Parts: sequence; C-alpha cells; structure tokens
Amino acid sequence: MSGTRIPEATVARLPVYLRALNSMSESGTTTCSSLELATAAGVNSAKLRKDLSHLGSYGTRGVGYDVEYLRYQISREIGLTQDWPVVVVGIGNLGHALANYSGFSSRGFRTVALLDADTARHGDVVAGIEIRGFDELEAVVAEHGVGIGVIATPAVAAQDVADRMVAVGIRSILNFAPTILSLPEGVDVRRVDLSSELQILAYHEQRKSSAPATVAEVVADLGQPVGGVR
Amino acid sequence: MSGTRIPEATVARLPVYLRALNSMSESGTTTCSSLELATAAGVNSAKLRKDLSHLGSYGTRGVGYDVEYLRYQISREIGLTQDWPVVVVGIGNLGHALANYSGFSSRGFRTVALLDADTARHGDVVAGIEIRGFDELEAVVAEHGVGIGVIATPAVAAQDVADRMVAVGIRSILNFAPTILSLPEGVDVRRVDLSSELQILAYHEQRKSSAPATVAEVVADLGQPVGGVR
DNA sequence: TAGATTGTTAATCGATTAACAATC
DNA sequence: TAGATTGTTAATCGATTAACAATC
Repeated sequence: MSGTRIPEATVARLPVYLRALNSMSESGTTTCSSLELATAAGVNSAKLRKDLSHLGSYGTRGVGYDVEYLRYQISREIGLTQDWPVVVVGIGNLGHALANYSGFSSRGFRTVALLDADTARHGDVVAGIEIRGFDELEAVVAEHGVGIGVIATPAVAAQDVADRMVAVGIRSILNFAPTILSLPEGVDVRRVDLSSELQILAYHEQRKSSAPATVAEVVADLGQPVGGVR
Repeated sequence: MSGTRIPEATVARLPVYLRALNSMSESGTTTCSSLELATAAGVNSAKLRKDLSHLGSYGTRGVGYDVEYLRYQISREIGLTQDWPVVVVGIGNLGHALANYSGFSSRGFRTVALLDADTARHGDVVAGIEIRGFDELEAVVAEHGVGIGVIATPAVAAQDVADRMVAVGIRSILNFAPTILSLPEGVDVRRVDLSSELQILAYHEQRKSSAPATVAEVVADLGQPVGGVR
C-alpha cells in the first residue's frame, strides 16, 4: 500500500483519527474496533475501514486495532515522525493564539519564528519566542529549512506576505487572513476562513427555521424513505 | 430554482464567491464574467456557473453578472440578509481574535455576548463587549434568540459547553477546540481544527520532498497527460 | 471450533468538467 | 447581425456505503 496515492478526502480525515487515537491512548485504551474508533471520530465504520485500507493492513481480523501501533502508522503516513519547522507571520490576537496553541508546538511541528511588520511588537516574547521583523523571513527560512508558513496578518498584507514566502522557498501556506491568495502552481495553500464557516452554519440554520416546503424535502430531512407517503 | 436543495460542496463555496464579489464591489467593478469571478475565487469557470445555476439565473448571456445584484442574491441565499446573533464562549487569545474579527461582526452576524468560566476575566471589555459568566448563557440565548454558538475554550471544557448550548436551544455550533464533539441529531457542528490543517499540509509537503517513485506519479503531478512519455 | 471483526468488492451517490445550444 | 457568455447537458471522476468473504 505504501507509495500509493491516498485520496484527498481520506488525507483530510487522518488527523481526526489520530486525534481520536491520542485520546484513547491517554485514557489507557490499548485496542479498539473500527466501530469504536469510527464513533470517536464521528464517521461510520465502513468509511473508517476504507480509509485505513489505503494505508495498509494494520488491524487484526476478529480483534481490531492496536491503538499505539495504528497511531504510529498514521503519524508516519502524515509525516509527523519528521520535524516540521514553521514560521508564523502576523502576531496579533490570532497570531498569539496560534503561537500558544498546543497543536502547533506539539509533536511534529515546531514554531521557529514569529514575525511581524510592526516594529512596536519586536522583542515581545510570545510562547517563549521573541517577535522579530518580517524582513528576517529569508534568514529564518534558510537557517531552519522552513517549508510551512502561517499567515495571520490583516487581509491587506496577506498577498504580499505570501509572495515573499514563496520567493524565499516556502511551498506550503496556511492562510488565516480573509482573502483569497493567488500563488504559483506547486504551492499548497489551505485557507481557514472563520467567516465562511459562520456563513455555512447560517445557511443550514436558515433551512432549519423555515418550514420545509414539500413532502420531498421532509422525506429528505428524515434521511430515509418513508413508507406509505405518496 | 428557489427552494431546491443546494449541494453541500456548492454551499461551502458560496462564501468564497461572496468574498470575491465584495472585493470587486470595493474596487468599483460593476460587471464580471464567470471567468473573472471564478479566477478571483480560485475555481474554474465551469464549476462557478454550475454552482450559480443552483441559485437561479442571475447572469446575462453575452454580458456576464451584475456584481451588486449577484452579491445580493448570494447573500440572500446564505441568509445574510437576516440578522444572526452569535454567542462566543471562551475568551482567551483565540476568543479575543474572534471577537475582534470583522467577519464575525460584519453584515449578518452580531456578537451579542462573550462568556467565560474564569471570573477573573468578567467585566473585561473586548471589542466593546463586556465578558460575562458562562452561567449567563441561558439568559443571553433567550434574550437575543441566539441560534449559533462559537466555542473557543480549551479542549477539556468544549463538550460541556456544547451540551449546555444544546440544552438552551442552540442548534448550530462552530467549534475551535481541538476535540470531537458528540451531539444529538439535528445539531449542526463545524469544526475548525488548526492542527488538522497543518497536518494536511505536512502530508503534501512530505510528498513534494521525496522524489516521485513512478512515471505515473510524475504524470499525475503534472496534472495533464504528457505526449511521448512511455 | 465459533464468534468477532477486518479488508475488499461492487453498487450507489454526489461532484467535477468539457462542450455547446441558448440567447443577450 | 456577429461576438460573447451564460445555463445546461452528459460524460467522467471520485467518494461513500453496504455487504460479505477472509481470517484471527
């Protein structure tokens, strides 16, 4: 299985499985079935097994999965057994939150620098790291071999920051600024858009409030066919 | 078209189109083609037209789309022409960032309360709103008719906060805590997981670094068939 | 062995894309 | 009218799901 391309939808769920396994491990669970892990991760067990089958055969029929072993295998597949130096640009409230966020400093990821264009912030220490000028980006990337950049600047600055990141060799960007970046092929960008998430919730909330207009919609809402309805 | 169920993938992209239209509007653009809007939104034009076709026929053949009109139609479809009172629970660095984030206070959404279990924070004013106790959740929800709750607490508190939100009538939750919530049917949860996003980037970054193993992978990376390659 | 549970198959479902007729 | 561009069709692609043979 190793070397096979893993479907994007599966890749996006691996971190969720990993999180569920971590919490099982913390609570002392040594073995779990696909149903237990799937429930903890909020998916159905068929999907979980299908997803895991893309990584290899790491379970035991009739028994289930060894929590530690599966945890290791998923970590390895994602690449968390390596060290990923990360640079965060834009140290406002969000940047502070990111710097302090355990997920960023935890196993696998290491925040090597916090950069901000505002000289008034330089020298401030956040999460044990001193804030430096944005003009030190190139030196930081070269020194630590940074491949992943996080943008937490205001929207107006984001494209410039991204362009500069790409110019100094960063090829993966996590963008929190509410703007759509335009970047060359080969650069991977993921956008975390707080307002989009709210808007998607609002759309569904709106649908809940208004009464469904047709029998077809009621049936669709129930999620299963209703016998005898014409 | 109105009343038709809109595919989830389309719903998730409507906020992106809206953002692109907003920035066109700001820069004085009054009309755009599907290709222009698609480029600004980072999708291809066929997908954009297909998506918009689920809302209705708001363009003019041979001409394109009226920016303001399309902006209004998408806003209406999402439900942004209504007022959505929102409560944020957990006012640490992330909660601060959210409270100050323009996307949360902008058109459509209105932060009506900031709640925190830590009494030391009570009375602090963030983004013009005074932080109150978590025990005031029920009163706040009842008073303002809150339907959407945002969780920005530490992971350990998130499930309790979510249970309480559901108990007082909230049916849509945006969860920033790094934990998987277990909630009853009918409650809509969206999770924003910073560490998942980093992990997904790491997976792809890893793939970039290691040399592709087969010609098939090289061809797949190029994203198009390569003439003459055997 | 009998019971349990995985890994895989195959069918279904939904999303994407290219192409083009409709039409401004 | 001629040129441009939408909205829709149909084909393709990828993801989900149920069912079950393999096997511990």
